[in-house]
Amino acid sequence: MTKGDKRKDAFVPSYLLYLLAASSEAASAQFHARVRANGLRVPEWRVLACLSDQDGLMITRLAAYALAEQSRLTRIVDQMDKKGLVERRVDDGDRRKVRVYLTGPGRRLAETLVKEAREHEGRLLGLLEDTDAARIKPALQALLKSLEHVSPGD
Amino acid sequence: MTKGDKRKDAFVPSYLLYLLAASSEAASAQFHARVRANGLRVPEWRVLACLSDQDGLMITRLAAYALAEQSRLTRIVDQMDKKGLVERRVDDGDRRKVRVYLTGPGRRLAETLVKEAREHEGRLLGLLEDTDAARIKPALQALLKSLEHVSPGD
DNA sequence: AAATAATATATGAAAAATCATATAATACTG
DNA sequence: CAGTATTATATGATTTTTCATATATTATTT
Repeated sequence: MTKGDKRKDAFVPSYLLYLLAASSEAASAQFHARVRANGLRVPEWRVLACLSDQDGLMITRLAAYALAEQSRLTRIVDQMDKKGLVERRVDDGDRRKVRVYLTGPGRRLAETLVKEAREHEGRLLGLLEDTDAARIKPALQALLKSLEHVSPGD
Repeated sequence: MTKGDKRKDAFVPSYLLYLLAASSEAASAQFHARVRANGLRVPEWRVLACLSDQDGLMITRLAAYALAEQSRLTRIVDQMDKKGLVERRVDDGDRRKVRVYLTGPGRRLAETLVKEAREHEGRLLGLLEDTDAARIKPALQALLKSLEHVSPGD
């Protein structure tokens, strides 16, 4: 038995859900350090990025877009509000809805970080062979899209 | 302006780190429900899967393999120990090391869930076009591999 | 071999996340 | 249009997670 031969049929290292979780974590590590260097936690950065795509989202949609559970997002918005990065405004047409808007400083920080994120993404893709670099985003988008329409109980 | 035109240049939906996190979450959702139906939390399932690949891993290596921080893994092992799924044994050669082993019931549950996981993975890949299904795992493995050798500060 | 450094795990305190549900506003229905 | 259901957000209580560091063991240095 040679050195690396302990497990001939390891399940985990080639399991799709492991590969997704592990590569998400590994690929994000350096950039998330930049996020924290800017005084933000990861969910806060996600909120900034989402609002820079579409300002004034309501809490529920922002939660879905930023991959956070609703009650958690409520508290994240609380903290970002206290930091002066976003502000809440009740929707005129439907007063149940709370819309979240970037403030000036919030928008500037979002722009800075989105720029850094794009650069970081470029470096990540640069690590891959051209063929993998070209395929990874379309493959993930296809996976996401096919899952949007899967019933939760399946 | 047509219906879907609100954001012409959205950043988030085509950002690699978003695609990784979102597809990891979406792809895992159904299977993680099965995990909970078996009385386990996700990190516990990961520990079972890792130990079924390689039994007797030390805490630190198990933490890295199962994508959990060390002090958290210590507590996860505590709970799994109480449930009778794993047991701790101090390493004979180096008494700092604590090795974690599957018990009989732990191994049986691991086998059941690994089987379910393989079937679920097959269904996920079946949702994709052949070309995406064939490329997604190699692309993720390439990404992971290229990140293993990146210095943390980069 | 004593002193120091390094490694492995555990633990306390604090922060964050989750779950169920409260509160409030709007939409439906008979 | 009163009553019921639905939708949106917030909150309290509990559980997880994290961070720093304590404790224990082994390795290294002089």
